[in-house]
Amino acid sequence: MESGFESKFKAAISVDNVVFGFDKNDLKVLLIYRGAEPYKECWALPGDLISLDQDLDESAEIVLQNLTGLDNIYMEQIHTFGRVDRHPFGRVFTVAYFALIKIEDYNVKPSSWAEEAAWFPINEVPELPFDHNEILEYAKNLLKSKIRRQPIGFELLPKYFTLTEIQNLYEAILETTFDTRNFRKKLLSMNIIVDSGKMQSDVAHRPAKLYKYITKKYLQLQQTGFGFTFDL
Amino acid sequence: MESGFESKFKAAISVDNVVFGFDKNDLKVLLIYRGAEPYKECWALPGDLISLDQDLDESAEIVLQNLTGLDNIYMEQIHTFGRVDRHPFGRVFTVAYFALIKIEDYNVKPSSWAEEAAWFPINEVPELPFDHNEILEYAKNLLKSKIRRQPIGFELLPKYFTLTEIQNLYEAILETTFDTRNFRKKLLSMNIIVDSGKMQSDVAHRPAKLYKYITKKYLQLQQTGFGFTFDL
DNA sequence: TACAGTATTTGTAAAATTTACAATATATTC
DNA sequence: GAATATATTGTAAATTTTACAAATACTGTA
Repeated sequence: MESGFESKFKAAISVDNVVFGFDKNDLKVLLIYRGAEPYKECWALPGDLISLDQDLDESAEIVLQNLTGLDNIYMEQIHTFGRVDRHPFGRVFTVAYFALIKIEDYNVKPSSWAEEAAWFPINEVPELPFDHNEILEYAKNLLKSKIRRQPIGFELLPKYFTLTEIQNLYEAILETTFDTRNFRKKLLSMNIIVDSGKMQSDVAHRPAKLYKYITKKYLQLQQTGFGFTFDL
Repeated sequence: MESGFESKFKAAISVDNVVFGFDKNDLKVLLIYRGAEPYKECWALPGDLISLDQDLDESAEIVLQNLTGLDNIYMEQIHTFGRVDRHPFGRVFTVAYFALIKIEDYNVKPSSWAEEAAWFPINEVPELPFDHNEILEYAKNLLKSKIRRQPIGFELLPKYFTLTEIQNLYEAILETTFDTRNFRKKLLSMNIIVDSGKMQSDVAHRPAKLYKYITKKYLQLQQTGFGFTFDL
C-alpha cells in the first residue's frame, strides 16, 4: 500500500476567489470571462493554478490581481475543494478565498487570460465551470454567518452611507427583513457608526443622514469579535 | 510570466488530523510518534501525504485510519496551510481536519509508520514538527467558537454524563467558568438533554443524575444551527 | 450512629435585552 | 400647496440574562 513519494508530487493547486460587492441593494460577485482552456468562453470565478514558489495566501492575491487588476485586496481563506475529477487536466486542488470590497472604490480591469471581468448580482450568476457554483454557495453561506457576528458589512458600503442602505445590505445578505426601528436601535447601540454630519442630496424625498463607521473602534472589535452581542 | 502546466503539477497534498477527546476534565488531542522521515522520532499530528486517486475528504479518514486505527470518524475540514517551506521534501500543502470523539468508545492502535499513538492533554502538547503547533492552535480556536454556537460538546462526552461533567467540558474548552445555576438553567432550557433516570454510583459524595442528549432533536438543531440562542 | 467531608441540586429578584408596533417629519415634484 | 416618497423616532410588554447561597445526599470514619 505504501507508494513512493514520486507518485504523490503530481498535484496542482489553484486558487479561486469569491469577491463580493454591494450596489443598488444587490449583493454582487465578481466573475471573469475565461479566455483560456479548460472551459474557455465561460464566466467563472477569478482563479488560476498557482506557482509553487509562493506562499498560498500570497498566491490568492496575485491571482486576483493578475486576472482582475484588483490590487492589495485582503483575501481570507474559506475552504479547499478536492474532488478527484474536478479538473479535466489532472488532479487539481483548489483553495477558495473570499473578499469584501466597495465596488465604487475599485476599477476592475481584466488582464492575463481573462477577457472580461464583471459584477453579477448574486441571484443572476450563470452556471459556472468546475465546482465554482458549489464554491460560491459555500462563500455565500460563510458570508451569512460571518456578517451576523462581525461588523464586516461596512466593508461593502461606501465611506458614507445611510441607515436604510446598511439595513438593505443586511437584508439582502441574510435574505430576511428587519424592523426598521429595532434595527437602528441595535446598530446604533453598538457604537461602531456615527452621524457624519453630512446629508444625502439629489433625492426626491426627505434626505437621509449619512453615517460613517468609527475605524478605530471598528478595528478593535473586529479583532476580538463581537462575541455574543452582534445579533441583528 | 505564463509558465507551462508541467511546472505546476509538482505539488503534494497532505492531510493533518486534529482529533479531540475529553477525559477527566481535560481536553486532549491524539498524537502519533513518527517512525518515518522527515521528523522521524517525533510526536506529531496524525497526518500523511495523500494518494491522488481519492477525494480529499475521503483521504482524511483514510489517513487517520491508517495511522491510528480509528475507523469511521467524521472529519471536518478546517483550513489549508501552504507556506512554501513548510515541508523539507518539496512543496506540500496540508489540509487540516478535525474530529471530536468519545475517548472511551475507541481503541487507538498505531499502525503503518506510526510507532505509537496517545492522547495528550491540550496543555501538555510538546513542540511538534512542520507547522503542526500552528495547526493545533487553529483547531483549538475553531473548537472554541463552534462549541458556543452548536451543541457539539456532547460528541466528546460518554453517552450518560452529569451536568457537572458537561460544565467542566465547556469550562475547559472555553477557558472560563460559569455560574452553575445559570449554566444548568440555560442548558436545560434548550431541550437537547434529558434526565436518563440513571444515577452516578461509587462516588464519595451525593451521586449526580446522569443525563443523555436527545439524538433526534440534536440532529435537527445541528443542521439549522442554533442561530443566536446557543450562547452559554 | 453521628458527623465530617464532598459534590449536587435548586429559586428568585433585578437588570438588560428584545420585540411588537405607527405616526410624524422633510425633502422633491407637479 | 398638494401629492409623493422615504426618513425618523418612542414606549410598553415580554423575554432573557445576571447575580447570588442554602439545603441535599451520598461516603467514610470516629
